[in-house]
Amino acid sequence: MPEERRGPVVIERAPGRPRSEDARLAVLHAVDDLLLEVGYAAMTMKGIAERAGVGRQTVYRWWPTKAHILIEACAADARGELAVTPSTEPARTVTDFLDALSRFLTDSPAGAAYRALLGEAQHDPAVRDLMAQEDLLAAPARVVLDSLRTQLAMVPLDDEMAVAELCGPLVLAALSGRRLKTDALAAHLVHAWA
Amino acid sequence: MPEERRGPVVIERAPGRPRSEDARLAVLHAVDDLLLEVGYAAMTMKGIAERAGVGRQTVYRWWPTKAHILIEACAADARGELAVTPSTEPARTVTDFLDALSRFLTDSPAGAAYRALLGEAQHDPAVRDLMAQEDLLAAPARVVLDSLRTQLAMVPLDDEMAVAELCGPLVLAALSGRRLKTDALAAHLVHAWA
Amino acid sequence: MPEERRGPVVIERAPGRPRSEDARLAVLHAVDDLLLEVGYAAMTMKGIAERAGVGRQTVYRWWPTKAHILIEACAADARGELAVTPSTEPARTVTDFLDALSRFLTDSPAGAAYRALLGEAQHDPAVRDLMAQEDLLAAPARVVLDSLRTQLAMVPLDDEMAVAELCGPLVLAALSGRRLKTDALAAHLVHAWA
Amino acid sequence: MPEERRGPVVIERAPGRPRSEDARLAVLHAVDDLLLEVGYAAMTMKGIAERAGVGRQTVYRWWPTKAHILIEACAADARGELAVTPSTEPARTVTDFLDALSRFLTDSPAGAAYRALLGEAQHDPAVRDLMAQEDLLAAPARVVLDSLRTQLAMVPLDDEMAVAELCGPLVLAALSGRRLKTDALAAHLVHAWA
DNA sequence: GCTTAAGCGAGACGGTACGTCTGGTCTTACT
DNA sequence: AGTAAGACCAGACGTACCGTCTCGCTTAAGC
Repeated sequence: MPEERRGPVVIERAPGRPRSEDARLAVLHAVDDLLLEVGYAAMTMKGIAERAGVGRQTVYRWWPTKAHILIEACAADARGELAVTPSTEPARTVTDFLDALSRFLTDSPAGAAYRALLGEAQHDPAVRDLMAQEDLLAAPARVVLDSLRTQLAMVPLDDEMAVAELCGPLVLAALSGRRLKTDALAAHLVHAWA
Repeated sequence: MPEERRGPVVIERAPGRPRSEDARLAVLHAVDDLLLEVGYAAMTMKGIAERAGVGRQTVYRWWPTKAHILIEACAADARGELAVTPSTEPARTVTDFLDALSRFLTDSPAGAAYRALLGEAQHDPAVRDLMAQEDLLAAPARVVLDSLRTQLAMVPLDDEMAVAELCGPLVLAALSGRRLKTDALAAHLVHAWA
Repeated sequence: MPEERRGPVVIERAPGRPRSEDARLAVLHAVDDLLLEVGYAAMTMKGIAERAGVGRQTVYRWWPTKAHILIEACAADARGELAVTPSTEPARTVTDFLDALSRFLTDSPAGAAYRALLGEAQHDPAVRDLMAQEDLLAAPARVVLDSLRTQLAMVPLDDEMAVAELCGPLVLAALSGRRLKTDALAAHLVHAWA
Repeated sequence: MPEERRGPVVIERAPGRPRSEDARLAVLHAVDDLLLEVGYAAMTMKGIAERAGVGRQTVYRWWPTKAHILIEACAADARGELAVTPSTEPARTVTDFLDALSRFLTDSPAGAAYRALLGEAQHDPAVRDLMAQEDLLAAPARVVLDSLRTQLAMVPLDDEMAVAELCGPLVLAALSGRRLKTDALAAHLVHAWA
């Protein structure tokens, strides 16, 4: 093949100065900070750039929207906070997950971002699509469900419905500024599905 | 003395020209229209005032925020769309309500406003309080629950939890741009609670 | 003629409640006060009405413009401050007048109002007409001129020109925020005219 | 070392995009036009920006006030219109200047702006300072005076007083909407000063 | 002594300019 | 070609004042 003339493994690389990973990280950290300090609504692209010590254009080069930055800044945190190790006791597995979910939604900065993004998604289709393809709740929820299915004789139940039943009540409560008792909720769910 | 005929009720009336109900209604209608035409995000106080043929100050005199106008513009619609007459069959009552809720959240303009407001509440405490005190979902949901309680031997269940379990799954699905099969969901709920 | 049936001198009087002189005076005093406290520019019709404890409409009923109120509020003061009693010494008469004029323009509240009105007249023809017909400087200046003419053999000199030569230098200086030595100026004028 | 070739003059240059001279000129031209079309009073910052096809912020970046724009827009015109070349005949020099001044004050757009600014200066100290430091009348007037002093044995006369005597009468007349016969005025002045 | 009519204080009305802010783009010099 | 900086146009923000209008009340004159 003529490829070998090129020499060994040439990394394809754009001409010009490469994008600065430093700038990208500075932005993500600035967003993290600002989310805590001023909240989602008061966060502006201008403010983010200034806080990060970065040009405004640079922010726009990497992310088209405030929402896109946030989703990237929070996805990792969210996955961490929602990961549960299945217990041998099905009800326990569910309770653990619901506890983690409740803390995430109510207390965690990442959860605050998630709630804000859920709101933003209601009037910005681009955010809605982004949230759908990066569904932060569904993935960890499915881990719980799979664990249950190996231990329980469960009623037929498609994943979408199950995720909604599992996460919906806590999400609605959190959005309304309330908390729920997770053990009672877990009991109901296991009872309904068994 | 004949004074006693008047009774103690003196209607207190502010001095000066009274507020114009016409102007108030014009704004509410303008908001209704704009919600359909341009959506929540693109709706501005300036645009509302212009569309209503009303001074900007007049809008601010009645409502402090876009959210406050919307909540007033939609509350009545919401109550109408979510009212269900309890059936003799408990599962049927639940399904009817879930159907209404699903249509409200997904198809109705009032529902779109509700979703937008839920988002707004996440970064504006004033809106959150307003939503909490005017809870559009809880009231109709409680009608369903009360009906169930007269027909079924239900597990102990506080209202807050019940409302969350009843509405939460559909709300989460709607916020994520999905729909659920309401009959399956109804079956699970009745099963869990009976 | 049948007119005599009406009887002698019938004061024509409009039906309804007569205008309140109290309100009128309250406005004039409010204007006086506000001119000192906040100055001409920061004085608004709304502020005047509130300060006078009077309805906004009442102000507009008596005067069409802020300028009209001011001219009425200051004309009397101005006439008083600019009145000079001719001396037997022509140069003295002129100096006395110029001193009064200088104090009026630079130190007196009425003078500040006059300067402001002179400015307003530049972009409001109504004010210009008002100022022309109520010329506050010309009348006292003419007293000085008439006195001079009886004592001196003066060059032919129409009043308009004389008033301009007499008052113009001080006015220009005052508008520019400067003062002039009035005795030197008086000497020049007497020299020029004799 | 070869550094000395560069010389010590380092042009200090702000970072970022430089201010656009195009925008600045567009504003000045818009102000010129608007002054003729709608006059000083009806000219608004908003209107200027729109007419210039320029952002509102850009206008505020260059000038803090409508008055500042106008003074810059008119200063050049004023200097041109008031420049006189001294004649060999002193009275002629004065008459020429007074003619130019009269035309400027009464007929020229720049003069209209000057009159408006003189008014504005009466209630805005910032404008007063600006007018004082950019005194449009004094500079050309001094040219006339200097010429006279070389040709005539003049009475002792400080510049401030001379400028006031020279320009004051015409200014007062113009502010009151009148004109004066400049030749008579010139005769008086020369007579007074010689 | 009732009616009529205008004036009164108060304050809401539709407009519109204010000066500030952010959004998203563009133009610099530097790396 | 990417970067920090910052100016660019556009337009919404909430406030202030404009001059007008609508309230309920008061004050006169005329019937």
